[in-house]
Amino acid sequence: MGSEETAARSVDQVADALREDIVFGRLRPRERLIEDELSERFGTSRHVVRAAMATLEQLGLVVKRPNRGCIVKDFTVAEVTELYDLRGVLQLEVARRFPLPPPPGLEDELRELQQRYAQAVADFDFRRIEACDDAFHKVFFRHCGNRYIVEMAELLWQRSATIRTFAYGNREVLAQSVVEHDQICDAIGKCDRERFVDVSVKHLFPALVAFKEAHAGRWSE
Amino acid sequence: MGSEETAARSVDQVADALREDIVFGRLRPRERLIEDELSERFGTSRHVVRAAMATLEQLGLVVKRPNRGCIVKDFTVAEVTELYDLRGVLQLEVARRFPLPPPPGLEDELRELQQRYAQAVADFDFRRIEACDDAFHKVFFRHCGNRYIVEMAELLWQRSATIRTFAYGNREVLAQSVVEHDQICDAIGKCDRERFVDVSVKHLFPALVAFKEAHAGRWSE
DNA sequence: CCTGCCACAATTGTCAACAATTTCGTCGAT
DNA sequence: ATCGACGAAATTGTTGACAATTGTGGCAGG
Repeated sequence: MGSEETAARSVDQVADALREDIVFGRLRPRERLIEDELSERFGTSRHVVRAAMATLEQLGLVVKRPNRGCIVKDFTVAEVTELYDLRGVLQLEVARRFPLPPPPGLEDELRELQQRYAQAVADFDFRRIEACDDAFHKVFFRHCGNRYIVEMAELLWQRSATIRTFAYGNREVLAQSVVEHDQICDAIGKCDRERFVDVSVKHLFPALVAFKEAHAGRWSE
Repeated sequence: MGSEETAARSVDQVADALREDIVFGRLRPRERLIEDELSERFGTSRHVVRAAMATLEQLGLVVKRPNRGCIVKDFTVAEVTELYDLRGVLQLEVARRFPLPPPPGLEDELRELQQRYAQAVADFDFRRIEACDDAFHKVFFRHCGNRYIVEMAELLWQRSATIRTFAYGNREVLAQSVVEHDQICDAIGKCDRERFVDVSVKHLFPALVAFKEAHAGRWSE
């Protein structure tokens, strides 16, 4: 299966590899994570796998049931809706607190990230799309002036990683997100707070819509 | 040292005991948590202590430095201010979403909790004060209709546990908090959303003020 | 043929020992 | 006397093995 990293040693490396496997769909929702298998795959002991799973549980990517092991988190539509509801609340705060005009050089940095994002979308390269999107949004989180809001926003960003892939898989939605990133950059350039807040909050929800559509006809929720 | 529980077995029990020790000040900020000592104290192996510390780190009660062990989290004034800033944001959401009129029986439940809280304050019994305060506030969290807001509000509630003790230690502040709980109950009884929101958000901050006063003349922040 | 019980397999939870790292005291040189 | 290097003690990180729990298939009884 997927990525046979030569010999990851630390807990964080294992956790990160598993995080990638989950985010990019190599591990599917409800799939079991068996400690023995993983410890063999990563060439480490079960203990580090255990610790890594604790980390992933905190990130909300897996669910641990006592004495029954771990499975990849499978979101219901209700959960995702509530998750994005909260993300909206936080994004509103983040956007309201972003410094306008932005610190020197920040706008250029954003534009460059935006350009790389657009290129990644054009190439339809999931990994780069995810990386650029990640970097772009974390810029805003990190300038909100409150470390706990930063932490929460980044945590929820992680938790919604598997949901965003429903957007990454659709070229139309992706194209629209590039447009929205542009609009966000423009609003910053013009110091238009109102527009910036509006666009950056609304920018969250296409991914939610894509998820809901993908789950439209499911029996068991 | 404090509570010598006979034989705590699970990780959660150890984590909870340590949580209590930290919240009630038996373990002071910056104090080291040494795995060997704790494993001996709890009569368990170092692994469960390790896992418990991971839990506590997630709750934000301890800080783990690689290869250098754990210390009890020592908040700076800036951190506490930001923490309460975010708690304010969330409490606003929680209060806005609380169902008014409340579900049948809930008002009575709150009144009873409130009464027990008042009694605990009158007895100046820290443990009961903390327990009642905890139960009272979690009622609101759990009725906001969004499980992620619940989770985050409870997480921040835990994180601010050591800060609240600065309020618990002051009889005037405590008396005021009883009054505020009453006002909250009244606002609910009258279905006065505006007042309910206002009081329940403002209710957070006396603890912050108490903390700031206690740290007023400190050299190293 | 279906239902409940029992033994076996798969998997997680726990423990004690070993290796690697950091911390702290001591000694010697300047 | 102060500073830096060295070495021992303290502490964390990692490993393999064992115990406890849960899931599963077969078998007897209705």
